[in-house]
Amino acid sequence: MSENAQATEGAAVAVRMNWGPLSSAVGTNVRLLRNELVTRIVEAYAPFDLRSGALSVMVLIRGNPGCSQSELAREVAMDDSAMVAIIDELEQRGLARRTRSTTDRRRNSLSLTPEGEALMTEMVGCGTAVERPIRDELSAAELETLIALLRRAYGALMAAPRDRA
Amino acid sequence: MSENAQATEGAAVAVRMNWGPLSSAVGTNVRLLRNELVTRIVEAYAPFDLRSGALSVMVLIRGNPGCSQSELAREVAMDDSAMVAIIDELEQRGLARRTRSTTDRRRNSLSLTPEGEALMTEMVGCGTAVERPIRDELSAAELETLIALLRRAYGALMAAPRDRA
DNA sequence: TATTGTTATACTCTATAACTATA
DNA sequence: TATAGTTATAGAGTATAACAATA
Repeated sequence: MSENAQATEGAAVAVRMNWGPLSSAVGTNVRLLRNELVTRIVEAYAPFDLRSGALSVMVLIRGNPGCSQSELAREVAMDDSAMVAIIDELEQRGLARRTRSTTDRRRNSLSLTPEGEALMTEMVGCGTAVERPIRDELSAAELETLIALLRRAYGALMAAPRDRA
Repeated sequence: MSENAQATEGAAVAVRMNWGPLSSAVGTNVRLLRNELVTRIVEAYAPFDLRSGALSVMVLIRGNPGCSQSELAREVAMDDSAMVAIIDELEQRGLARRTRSTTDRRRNSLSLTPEGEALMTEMVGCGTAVERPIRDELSAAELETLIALLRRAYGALMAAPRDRA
């Protein structure tokens, strides 16, 4: 069940280097995992030909009907100006719509088209497939624990003031 | 100890949006936490005026004496060409040295200078301070669990083949 | 006066290709 | 033939500033 499972698939994964004092840092371990995930996610989403944040945005529009571009930008921690390009793309592809809000005419009230909903569902499936090895490795309880701890860590960070000088 | 701690520090953190099917995805939660961590890390490291990967590289050189640039690049998942700029900077700042390997004259055998070791230690301290809110929120056992689960998830991903077509 | 959306711009990161010197 | 290091270059992502419309 163990015996060098890495070597079975082409180039053996090199033995990890020594990360010294960073080996038990949250940031290091989160970053390594995130980097490997995005590499695979980018690969999995390549056929859809959408830029990186597009799926998150579609999911958020779907889950928060009528939300604005600023709200989306805040949630995914990107600039308003960067969000414009993503919404442009989604709109041009017929996946989302901008509707002027009647109560606040500055806002674009965003929604998904049926095509957008369908594509979103398909892409979410691809994303889940990428995480498959993780879900195979961890028990259901462990996976739940991991998610819960990640959320608490994130919450703790967000609740803490950002300056320290 | 609770009672709306967010509101104390300027702009209250908005209520999180609904992430729908992505709310329990590993990738989403890892990404949100990682993004907030890097924002704060970049801020904390700004006074040192080194590019983003420099600390990781210093720590790895320190923990793996005589390692090569390629080995470092593989470990942090960046291109060899990108590593050149980092090592250039560290060398010009007197924080690291390149020494031609005698056994394989293609390799640069890397090492930290005493100045590099000192700066590394100082920066590691700053990085730890950034994670402080997390370590305050989680018990020692929970922190240990989080790190262990992140490592297992990463290991599972690395052991899995990357193509799937 | 502040906020939403927008454009333009610059800057950083990353990715690719080509080259050299070694192996 | 393959690998380590290097350079140059192009692309994507991100950040900043300015602006118009609206609150």
